Amino acid sequence: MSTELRDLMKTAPLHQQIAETIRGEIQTGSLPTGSRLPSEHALAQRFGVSRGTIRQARASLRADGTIAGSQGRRLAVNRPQLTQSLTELLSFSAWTESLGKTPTSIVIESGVTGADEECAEMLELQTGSTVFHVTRVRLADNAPLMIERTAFAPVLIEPLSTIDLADSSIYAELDKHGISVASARHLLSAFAATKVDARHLGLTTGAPLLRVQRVGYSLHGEPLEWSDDRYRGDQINFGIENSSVVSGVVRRMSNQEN
Amino acid sequence: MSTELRDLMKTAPLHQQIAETIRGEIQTGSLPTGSRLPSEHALAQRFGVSRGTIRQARASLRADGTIAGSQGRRLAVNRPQLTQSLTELLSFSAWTESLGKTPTSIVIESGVTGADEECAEMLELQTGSTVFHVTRVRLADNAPLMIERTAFAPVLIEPLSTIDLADSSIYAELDKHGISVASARHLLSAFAATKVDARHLGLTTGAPLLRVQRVGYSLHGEPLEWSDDRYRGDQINFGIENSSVVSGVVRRMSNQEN
DNA sequence: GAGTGGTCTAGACCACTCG
DNA sequence: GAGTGGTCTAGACCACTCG
Repeated sequence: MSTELRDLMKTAPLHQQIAETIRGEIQTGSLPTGSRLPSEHALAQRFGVSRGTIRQARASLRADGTIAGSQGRRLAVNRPQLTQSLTELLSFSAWTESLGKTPTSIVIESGVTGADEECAEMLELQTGSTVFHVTRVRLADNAPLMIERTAFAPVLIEPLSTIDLADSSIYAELDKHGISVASARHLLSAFAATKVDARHLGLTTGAPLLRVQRVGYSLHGEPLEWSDDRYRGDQINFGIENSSVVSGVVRRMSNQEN
Repeated sequence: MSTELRDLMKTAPLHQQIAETIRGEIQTGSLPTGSRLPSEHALAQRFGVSRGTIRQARASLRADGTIAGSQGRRLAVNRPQLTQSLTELLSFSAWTESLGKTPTSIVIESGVTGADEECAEMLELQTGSTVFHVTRVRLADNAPLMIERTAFAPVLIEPLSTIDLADSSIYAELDKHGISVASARHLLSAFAATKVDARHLGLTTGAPLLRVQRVGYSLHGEPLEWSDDRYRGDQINFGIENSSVVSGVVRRMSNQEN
């Protein structure tokens, strides 16, 4: 029944605590990469729980790629993964801070405008609908890394009007209003810097930029924001980790034919 | 006990069949985006299985982001996702074919060479170890899309020597030898075309390319291949889908400082 | 053939949501 | 307070792996 464990940390469910414990053992090296995990039976005895609970814990470790295996064989510990929370991926501020650098912004332009065709399609609005538009240069330790052009859905105009766009994380501020981006779609491509891009990023026109176009959605699937972010190609890259189990990435051809 | 279902397709486990059935209903629109799924109890009755089996089916639908929800509320159907299997992501041939186009290759160079420092590190070898190197231009319907420089681990030299590199999918061929890439790491960046890149892709020097550096690993975590793929920036982009649950993507800064 | 993970059941209790 | 999903148990059978 594992009363000891249950008493220690009452909040989290058992299977989650067990998953965390195993994750910890992998991180400290007691379970090195390539080694095999104890059997489900052994783990069930060790933690004093049923096999079902162990399987739940292992499901979460499999889902994030920490372990892998197949029927009849003991599960193996994988290489450590490089993953980042969605918040860090979306928020330049959160990401920069997680690297120990100071994020700043220069607001080039902001205000309410009518949505152009592309923006309207992405935000699932009528062309010309009122959106809140912001163009910012984002810097880490005062070095310009990215230029960001974002349009926010009409429902966000009200809360956004009270935010200081220059130095705060928009996501952190929206969070306080109970609004958060639960999922997103990103489109990565290579792009030649325009004159404007180049000037703001300290590059020459035509320099290669990594372009990330993205739509952020609420928990209910409503589009909240549409953004065109252009990163200095010489400074930023994106890492993607896939296993044959989990794969959320797609290579696509641009639609300039047929 | 659901003998009908079990008899219909004996191979796949019940929970997988149920997940597929629900996926189908979402795709055909009987369960539209935003609608709520029937309760676990109702589904258990409908399919004649226990609640545990339904929960297994739903776990797989949650894992790939098809549905989402929280305790006490009925689960909601998400927007359709764009995902691609790892095979399609790795294999230019498989991907091109899935788009109804004909993949071809022009082999620029191939043969056994010594691994340079970067290659050796990626494949976890000693610098100078013998690897099999291939440089190919990849075309879809005769249009050049990508130039690919791949180094294969020593264990693959033997099987690769029998393959016709010009027109076959290396992955499909290796599969026949029982070798497959089970997971991979990708690094995406923007890159200015070199003179060589430009000539082979029909671009001007300095044109923006989408560069994908990747390492492919076997099921046991051994590196099998290291590749530097450069896509025409005007033709190819990568789509990434994330939810706050699953996220395998990371933004990184290049390591040209401290 | 022993061990192991994959599947499935039937039932219990709890926390949360909703009207 | 009824409905719903989250957690957990105890036990069963099966397919696969390994020596």
